[in-house]
Amino acid sequence: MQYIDLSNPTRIDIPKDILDIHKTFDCGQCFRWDSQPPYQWEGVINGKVYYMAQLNSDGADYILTSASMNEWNNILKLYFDIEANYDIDIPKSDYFAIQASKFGKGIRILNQDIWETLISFIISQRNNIPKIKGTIRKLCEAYGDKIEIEHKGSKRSNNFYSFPTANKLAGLESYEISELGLGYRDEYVLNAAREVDSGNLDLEKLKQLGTDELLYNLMQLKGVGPKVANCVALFGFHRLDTFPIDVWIQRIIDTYYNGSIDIKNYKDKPGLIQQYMFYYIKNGLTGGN
DNA sequence: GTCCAGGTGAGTG
DNA sequence: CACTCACATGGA
Repeated sequence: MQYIDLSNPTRIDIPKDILDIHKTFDCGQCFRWDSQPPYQWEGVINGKVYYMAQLNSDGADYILTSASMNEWNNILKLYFDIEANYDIDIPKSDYFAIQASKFGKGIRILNQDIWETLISFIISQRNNIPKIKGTIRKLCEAYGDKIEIEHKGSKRSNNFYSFPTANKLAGLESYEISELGLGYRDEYVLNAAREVDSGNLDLEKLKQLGTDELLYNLMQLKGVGPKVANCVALFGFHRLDTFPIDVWIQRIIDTYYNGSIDIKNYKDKPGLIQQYMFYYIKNGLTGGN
C-alpha cells in the first residue's frame, strides 16, 4: 500500500532550463507519464506512483511533487539525470542543432527501466505515439500489478499499474497477447519476453558492454533493428553516444544536412541532441503535428 | 475508402 | 551491399 499526501507536496526549486518536466515527459522518450490537472503529471517509477507539477512564481521555477524530499534526492534526481551536465558546444555553422537545443532546453534523458524500455520501443515501430501509449497502458492494465494507493488530500480515481514482468509476458498464450492490439508485433514482444525470462538474454549483463556491442546484442532480438536498438540503448541504458534515426530524424537529415549528419559534432552526447531535434521538429518548427 | 505512424525481416538482384 | 515489399492496428 502506497500512501500519498497531496495536501502537503514537496517543493523543489529548480529552473526550467535544468529540468522542464513538460518537455521531458512529452518528447517521446517515455510513454507512461500522463498529464491531468491539478497535478499535471502522474507516472510510475520502479512500481511507485508519483505526481508532479511545474510552476512559476515571481520569476522562479519550482516543482511540486508527491514524492518526499528523501525520494527526490535518492530516486527522482537519478531518474531525471539531474547531476549530469548538459552543456554542449555545437559548431556555429550547425544552425539547426543550435535552434533545436534552445527549443528543447530543459529536456532530460531519463533513467528508465531497461526491460520496460525494450518492450515499449519494440511496440513503437511503425506506430504513432498516442497509439503506443494506449497499447502500453492496456498491456500494463492487463498483466501488470495494480498499485494500491491511499490518498490524503484530494482523492483521485485513477488506477496505476506496474509494467508487466518478462516472466508474466513469457507465459501468455498467443490469443491473450493478440487482444492488446499490438498487431504483427505480438510475436516480437512474446519472443523478447521469453528470451529475457529464460535468461538467454541478460539485460543486466548488457550494461557492461560498450555501445556497439550493446546494439549488436539487442539487434539479435526479432523485431529489434537499428532504430529500436538505439532507442533502447539511449532511453534504457542511458547511452548518450547513440543517435536513433527514425522517419522524423531522417527527414531532418535530408532537409537540413544534405542527406548525412556528422554526430561527432555532438561530442559525447549525440543522443541528447537527437532528442532536442525530435522535440523541435514535432513541436517547434511548424507548430507540430 | 485512403493514408500514415519514433521500422523490421525476408526476399531479390 | 542496396533495394523492394508485406506487415496488424486504429485514428485522421
